[in-house]
Amino acid sequence: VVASASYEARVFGVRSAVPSLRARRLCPHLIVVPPDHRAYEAASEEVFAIFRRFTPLVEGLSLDEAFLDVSGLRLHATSPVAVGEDLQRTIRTELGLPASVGIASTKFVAKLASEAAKPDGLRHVPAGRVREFLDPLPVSALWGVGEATLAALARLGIETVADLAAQPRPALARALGDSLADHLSRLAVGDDPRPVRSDHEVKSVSAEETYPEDLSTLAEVEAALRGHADRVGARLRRAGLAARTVTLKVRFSDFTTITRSETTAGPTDVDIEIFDAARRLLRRADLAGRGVRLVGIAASGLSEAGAPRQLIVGEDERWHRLDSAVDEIRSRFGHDSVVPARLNPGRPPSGR
DNA sequence: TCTGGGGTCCTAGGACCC
DNA sequence: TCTGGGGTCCTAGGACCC
Repeated sequence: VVASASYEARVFGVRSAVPSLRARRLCPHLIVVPPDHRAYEAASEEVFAIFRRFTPLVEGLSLDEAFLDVSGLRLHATSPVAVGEDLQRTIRTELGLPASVGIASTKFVAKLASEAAKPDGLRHVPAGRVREFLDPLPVSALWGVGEATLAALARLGIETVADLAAQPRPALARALGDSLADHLSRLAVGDDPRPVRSDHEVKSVSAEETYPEDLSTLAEVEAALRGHADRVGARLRRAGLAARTVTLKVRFSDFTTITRSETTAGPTDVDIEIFDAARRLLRRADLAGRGVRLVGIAASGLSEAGAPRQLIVGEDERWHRLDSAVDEIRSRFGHDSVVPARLNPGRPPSGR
């Protein structure tokens, strides 16, 4: 599916999440470029480094978006707009990248302002003009209103943010539940008390893959899981984290998706332990001969790997040392320089 | 038109504890 | 034989975001 579309392609209806077949039908002369995540990450780091030159209060939202709390700069800068322009100019001259800037007194209005500023613009919504800015927007513009919520709101005849602001609370709560109703009716009038948080912690690490052909045997599924367990384990170790909970995700050919999870006393960052947990969960999942389109592994319940950990009976420290050695070899000779026996096509799939 | 991969947050039920 | 109230943790699923 399309991860991102240029403005030229968007004219044809090609945008994020559109399946590539459909995208080519919509725009036969479409130019498709495979993603290059390393390049994006490298660029992201440079942009974020510039952000932090402006303020330490940077809350990353994704690779290419962040909230900056610049209220502390008030004494030094002539205006919020001047800060935004300076930021935009710095990114352009130092990195050659365009950036859109939204300025407001709350996070979600700033986010919407930056949407309105795209591409490569700047939009300031002063505190006194927030309602004026929000009212005509479609409710789908609000952060947190997706397909399901949009449909529920449409049933109440709510289309714009102004409609939402005018809606009596009880009816909204019946349709959406107390929590979401409360949240959205606050946003509708520009009320968003959430501060910019720079202390973000990673909550989970996962790896999954959708296969072009359904996996049909247990051996195939296990081989896929071995690869995922390796990736999750390596990323945990790189981040210095260990996980207490392992979650298996299976999507069948009819797109139904199940998850099974297991929580243990001792956090782990060991590939083989993550793999063994996933295998136990797989046994519980009961594939019943159904074709498997996707499998994935997620690790959560994270803590610092150096933290005191419960010793498990039968635990073998050598696996941990093995993983560290493999990490080291791969960092020098590439990922494919060492593979688990069961992923080596030249060998029978009996090894671990 | 069949629908990626990496995440976060919420809900609801059940087990368990005091 | 019927059974409180408060709390935490775990599990499964789903909505949503980029």
